[in-house]
Amino acid sequence: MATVDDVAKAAGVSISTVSYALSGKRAISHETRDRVLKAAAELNYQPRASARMLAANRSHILAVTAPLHEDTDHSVHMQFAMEVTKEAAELGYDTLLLVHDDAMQSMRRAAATALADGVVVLDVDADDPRADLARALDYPVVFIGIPHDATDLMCVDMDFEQAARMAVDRLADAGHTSIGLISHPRVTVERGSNFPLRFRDAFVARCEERGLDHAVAYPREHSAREAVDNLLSALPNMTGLVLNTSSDVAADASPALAAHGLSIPHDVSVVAAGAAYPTHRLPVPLDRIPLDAQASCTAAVDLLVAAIDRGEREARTLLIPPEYQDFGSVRAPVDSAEKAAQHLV
Amino acid sequence: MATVDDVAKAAGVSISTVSYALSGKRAISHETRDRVLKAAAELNYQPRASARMLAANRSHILAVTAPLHEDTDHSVHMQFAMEVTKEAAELGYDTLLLVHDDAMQSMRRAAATALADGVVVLDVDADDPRADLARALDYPVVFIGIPHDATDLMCVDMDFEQAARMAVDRLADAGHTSIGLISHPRVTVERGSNFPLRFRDAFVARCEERGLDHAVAYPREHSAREAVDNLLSALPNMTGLVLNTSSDVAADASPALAAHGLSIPHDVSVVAAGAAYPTHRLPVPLDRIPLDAQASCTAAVDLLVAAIDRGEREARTLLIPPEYQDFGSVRAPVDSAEKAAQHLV
DNA sequence: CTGTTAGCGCCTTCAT
DNA sequence: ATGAAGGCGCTAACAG
Repeated sequence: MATVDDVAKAAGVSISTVSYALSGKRAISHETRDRVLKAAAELNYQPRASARMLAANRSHILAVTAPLHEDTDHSVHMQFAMEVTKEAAELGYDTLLLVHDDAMQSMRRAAATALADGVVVLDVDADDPRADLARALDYPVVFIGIPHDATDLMCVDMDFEQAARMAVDRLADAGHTSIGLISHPRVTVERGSNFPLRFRDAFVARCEERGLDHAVAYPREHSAREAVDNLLSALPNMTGLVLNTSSDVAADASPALAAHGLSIPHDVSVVAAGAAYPTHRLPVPLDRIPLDAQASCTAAVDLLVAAIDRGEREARTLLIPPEYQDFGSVRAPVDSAEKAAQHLV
Repeated sequence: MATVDDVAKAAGVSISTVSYALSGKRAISHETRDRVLKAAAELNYQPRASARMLAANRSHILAVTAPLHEDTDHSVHMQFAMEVTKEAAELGYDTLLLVHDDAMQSMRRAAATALADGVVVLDVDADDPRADLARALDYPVVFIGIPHDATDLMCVDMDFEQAARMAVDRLADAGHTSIGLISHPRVTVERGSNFPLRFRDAFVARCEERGLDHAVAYPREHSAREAVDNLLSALPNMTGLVLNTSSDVAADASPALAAHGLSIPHDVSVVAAGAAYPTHRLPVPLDRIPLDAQASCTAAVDLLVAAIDRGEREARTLLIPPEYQDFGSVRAPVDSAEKAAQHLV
């Protein structure tokens, strides 16, 4: 374990020269700088993290709090945690996972002990207690997801409202007038998980704006069957279906419709919105408005690091605009096609 | 940000008394100890992590390296990362996620900078370069999974060989003589990912020991269709099926068999082995030999922390014994039942 | 049982 | 452009 002193001796300079040569925080002549770098490389010198933290009062560590509910979708969680870690690494930060039962406690501790320089909050509920904690802490925190009261907070998320409108509009523009939504499981929505609510409410609002028949169903047990049954009994003429749900339920939508003798896109047009999973390799590919973990996480970490490194702490909410991917699962409804044909005749 | 000095003054003692009162590393009279604790609580004192690390030469941080391949199953990954984090928290350690492209580099760095006190290695390949690195590092490392050459390493894993034998035996004992295995995708197996190989080879060996017809198929695109097709053309009389595969493929097994007019368990008996996901809530529940992330991770972290805290660094491989869960998907084959009936007559 | 003190290794201001 | 030196906050000998 080489230290600055070792490098200084080997290079024949003082330790401050070593420090500056490596950090580049002040001008050093090329000669000495090269000498220092060579010595450091030869000794395989790596500054001790703890000493650096203590002296610089900065840990170069970000904490990620991701509380785990029974209904948590691990694969989506992991995607976000990974993307945060990747972008953090890009900017010279390591990432600490805080997944204890007690998210508040561990977040408070990370701040109080200066273990982490900032916190990324995942899986945000509408009424998330971590929002108040963040306000109380005077410490850099960024939310991926938007709590109901986002005052004084830095938040980043996909624009789920816009995604919902986009999905509804796509179906409505194709001529559909009766549209169902398969949302997330009831427990998830009732817990107040923020984006299912935002999506659902925007879906309903848009349908009403455009005068469409609509209904919402909540899947159970990772299956779409019951949700499809419910939608079809509420909307016997349903020809449009929006999925804002998990991977397994989305994959089950086609079989569930088939059980009613309905096929995609012939009888029912489908859009998967806010989908963190691919939909183009399903037996029946589905149009998709992706939930781009990378976009959200990159923006969030950039914001957080700006707050840490440059003190840019102004509150703000950053909405990532959704994007529509066409895989052929939306068509004009058969009825209107027939009507159109009759018109022509 | 209160410091030891603040607490010492408030309690009217010296800083070492504060330190010892809080760490409990030497005897302190009840009176003074209470005084110190009260002062600390009032000032909301939390020792600065960096200072503690530097002085004690211990970070109380574990690193987790989890390289991410395209075929990585995120949800399983996350389960392991979580379980490691939980057990680490239990023992007073935080967990750093190392998911950069360059697993070697970041593992080396965590050790060289003393950022982490030890490393947990996930997603181990048979020929994993991190094995050599671990041997070279003289630093506590534990593998969850078993590389081909485990010399001088600490490894923990479920006993996949035993699980394979258990699955085969269950089917064979029920009277099945023609058994298929759906393994992991070909890329995963060819990369040398350790447990699919261990499972597959043990499956084949056991089938041969018991004189059973057998075949292995590798699923593609998260679907079981092609794999089932292949198995049935290799084994037209297949009545037993072992699944050592991902959640989505396992869920697709029943529909895929149905496409051939086969049902579970009437025509085909099925065992899902090494399954990190539940199988009893599938439309057709499946017998299961669970892959218990918690068991492996708890054992691994305990081992690692023993190595760090008590210097117990002897190499060893810990195999977690599998356990069979019966959900009714294994029955005697129809043929042999008929034959048995004829016998009786 | 308690206090004093010497580092842990690095960063950074001040001096040159 | 470089050196010298004072902390950062805590732990753990070493002394009583």
